[in-house]
Amino acid sequence: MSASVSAKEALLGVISFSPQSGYSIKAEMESGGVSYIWDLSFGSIYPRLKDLEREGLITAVEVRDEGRVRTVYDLTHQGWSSLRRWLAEKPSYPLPLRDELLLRMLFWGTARPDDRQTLIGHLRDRAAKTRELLDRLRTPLDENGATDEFQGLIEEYARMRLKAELEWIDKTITQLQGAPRPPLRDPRGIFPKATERRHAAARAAGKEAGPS
Amino acid sequence: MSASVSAKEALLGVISFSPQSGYSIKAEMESGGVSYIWDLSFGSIYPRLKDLEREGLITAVEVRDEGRVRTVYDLTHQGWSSLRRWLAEKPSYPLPLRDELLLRMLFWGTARPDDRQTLIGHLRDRAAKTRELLDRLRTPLDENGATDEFQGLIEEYARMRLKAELEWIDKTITQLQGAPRPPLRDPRGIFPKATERRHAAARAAGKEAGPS
DNA sequence: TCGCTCATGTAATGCGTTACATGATTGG
DNA sequence: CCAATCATGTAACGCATTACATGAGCGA
Repeated sequence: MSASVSAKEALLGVISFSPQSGYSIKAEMESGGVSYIWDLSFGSIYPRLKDLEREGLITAVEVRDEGRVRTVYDLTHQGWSSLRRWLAEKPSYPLPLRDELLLRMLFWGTARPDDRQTLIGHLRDRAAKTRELLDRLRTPLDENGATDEFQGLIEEYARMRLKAELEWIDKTITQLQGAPRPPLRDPRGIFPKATERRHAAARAAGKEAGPS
Repeated sequence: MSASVSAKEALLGVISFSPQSGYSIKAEMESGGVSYIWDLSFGSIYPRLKDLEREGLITAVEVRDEGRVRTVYDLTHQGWSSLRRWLAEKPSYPLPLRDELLLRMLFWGTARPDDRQTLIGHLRDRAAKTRELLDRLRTPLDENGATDEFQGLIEEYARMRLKAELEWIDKTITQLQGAPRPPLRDPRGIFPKATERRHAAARAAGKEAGPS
């Protein structure tokens, strides 16, 4: 139902800010406002730009700028309408928490029940990186960076999200430093069973290896 | 540096909860606790399970359960250790806001400056889906669902995130219903320039088409 | 018996990353 | 002059999705 994003839309969008080369698009993806929301590697940027040019959505101009030569792309009329149409399309709902740390945490109780320290380490690393991002958000690297009303709202969202995450991490670490707590709900006893299954698998493997 | 997730880890994790078939794994991915964090289609589940079996990380047992035949997988000792090792690996930091709605919003000012209503529609749709999720989180579909300490912490995180998102959407819609605001920062005047570029492209295209 | 859910699978396809290759320019 | 940055590109590869195919039980 709802449409997804291919690299092309992101490229059109970034170029809509100002005419740009593939190289500078990559820079924006790494440190500009887009960097919080999307990313692309050179391996997709350059071929996709060629595609967009062939499709007539952007035009290329070779620019000799202080010795250096860059290929600067700008939107054509078709490019602008294409971007406009895409913006109107219903965005697809994202996996709300797609996150490797949370995925690991989800399985922690079955596979690493007693090792709470490693998880605390993961959480601390996460908090450090998140704090970095928050700082960057407060004092953007790029003093030429522009922010319109919409981007301002997004920045507000980002600040809120990141701060909330830090608070949650704090509370979580505090709890993890305390004593392990029993399951909140376990009608079928799967958690004790998991422990048992793990032990059984270990015994079976030990037996198979045979007594040395 | 930090390792990423392939389907295999997620599969090992889900099986760690209890021995399962490919079909029931898919069900968990769609409505269980994992559904907030990860997803997989049949197209990856079945082939990956075969791989894991060949690698000796899981074992398959044909189960005749009330007429129906299912292939139930469980972790081997090697599967458990493999899962254990993966949990210890440092998770990679995710794009903090990877989100199609936010990506569109980022470009709104350059390409759809005056159409605030469509964006409000996007935001309302988002809020509706998010409210659904929040409800599901409060009253899980699966009455047999189990929640251990770690999963409880994740649920807390999810609740916090979703509630915060709803609040932000409310505030944002309110602001968008008001008058447009000028850019917060625009040292190089890129936003007025973008409007001008868009108009110029339209004029050029009109001219090219020729006067009718 | 007809359609739905359960259940498993495969082939084509899409899409993006990684790794590699190349070369000009600039600053120390 | 040498290393880093600017700048553009391509080929191989990984990995997951989509679409398709198949078949057995179940409930009306």
